[in-house]
Amino acid sequence: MSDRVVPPGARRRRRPTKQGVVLSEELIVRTALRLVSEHGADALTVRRLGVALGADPSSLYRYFRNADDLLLAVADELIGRGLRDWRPSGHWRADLRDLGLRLHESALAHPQATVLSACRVTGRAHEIRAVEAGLGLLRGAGFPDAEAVRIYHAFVDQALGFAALDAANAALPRSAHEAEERVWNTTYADLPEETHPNIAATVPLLAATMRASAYPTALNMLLAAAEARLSVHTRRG
Amino acid sequence: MSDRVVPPGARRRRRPTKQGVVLSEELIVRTALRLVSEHGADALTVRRLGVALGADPSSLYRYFRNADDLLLAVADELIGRGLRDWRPSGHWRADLRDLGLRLHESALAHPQATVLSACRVTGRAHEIRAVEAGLGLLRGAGFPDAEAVRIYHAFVDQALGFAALDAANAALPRSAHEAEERVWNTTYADLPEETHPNIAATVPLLAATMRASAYPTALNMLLAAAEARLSVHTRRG
DNA sequence: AAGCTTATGACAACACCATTGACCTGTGAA
DNA sequence: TTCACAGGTCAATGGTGTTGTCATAAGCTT
Repeated sequence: MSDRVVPPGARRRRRPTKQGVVLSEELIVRTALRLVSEHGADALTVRRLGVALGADPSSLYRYFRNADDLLLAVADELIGRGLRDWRPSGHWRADLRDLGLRLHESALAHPQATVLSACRVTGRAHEIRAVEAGLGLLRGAGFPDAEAVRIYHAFVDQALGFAALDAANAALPRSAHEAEERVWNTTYADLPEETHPNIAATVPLLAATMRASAYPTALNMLLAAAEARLSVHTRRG
Repeated sequence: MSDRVVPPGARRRRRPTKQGVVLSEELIVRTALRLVSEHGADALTVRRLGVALGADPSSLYRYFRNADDLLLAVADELIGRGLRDWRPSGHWRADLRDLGLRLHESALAHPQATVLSACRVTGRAHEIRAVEAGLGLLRGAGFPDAEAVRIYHAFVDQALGFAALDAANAALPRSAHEAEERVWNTTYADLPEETHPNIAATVPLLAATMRASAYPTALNMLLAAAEARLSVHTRRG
């Protein structure tokens, strides 16, 4: 039943639930975000969200077409939060770095939503703002259009890719994390030096490094490579 | 019941199912991969896999601890296929580039499976081989251990991140792709130069570039940055 | 060849999930 | 004051992963 959903503006009657809560799209999204960040990834189900709101689960279908629709609304809210107070300083490399880290960070704050939505091109306001800003930084720095576009593409997809990867990791249940820890501390740690010399030589470093996100490293390397290319262009032009 | 699973080597009695199929870890993984690539990511459920195999769903728990364990096996199989005929040539940068492109490509060959598994540390044979190979290339090139590990981490997560992103994109239904095309050709193309000068100036380039994967570009930039750092170390050492 | 053990497949049940058709009730405009 | 209907609720459906229990045939021993 898709016509159960009333468009946001057209809603008029604010009838409270049995438990006295007045529902709204905004309240539902906020509660969903709270649920995820307080009780982990698995907590976001229609039923639990209903309980958290003090409403019957099926009430949510008056506001969202289905669970995926709800998740997209949550994701959209996230993009907004990530961009909220980003302001360019005038140094393209630092600004691009800041932009990437912010997007990555706000995605990671709510992994469950990011996992399901990182790959979609929305064409919505926040996304457009990010594209314009990123391109502006690169063209302003002196990159020719074609190269600015290529580098921007690599930049933004790298940010999204790492966000998806790290978010998926953060969204795993505790048991999966413990299992992963065990894999590093036993499976990899026990490999003999004869057959796996490189792993054996670096296993403590490996276990420690792999725990955190590699995004800052990868981002710095991408920006370093970009700067190196830029100097070629500016010498030429 | 975790002791239902018999380790791969110790399996002796090959009793056929009611429908005459002789199960094996390998057959199950292959069937799962086929199921996913033929009918999409949602088709991979224990029950459907049972039907596809001609066995009771619960039989699978003799081979895998749970559904997640099975998924990890599928992921490792993908890594194995990507690695299958990779041979190092002795030039670390070219070899690492080749390794990255192969992993990315084999992941994209089964987008739905990649979406589900790209983010996981499997600790299985193929993954271990890839880690050993990648680390070996970097250490052999002259990077100090700590830096080799850091760069390897960035390298492999970049490959996985792009794989996840591009796979998610490839897995979208045709309608979603057409919608995306429309976003570039209308939403972005119609933005006025006054408010969005950078998008307006590059829209044809944008639309063309965004269609393909940015992974080769990003990979090249990462390797260029790595090489630049290496020259610092070798000058010092 | 017969018998025994036990690995392994099958069955049935459980708890949880998203979703929806039908019903009921209070809101808010007339 | 009325009363249409938006919106909350109930109950049911068919899906999911998972496990306790049982049955049986594979492959060892004799």
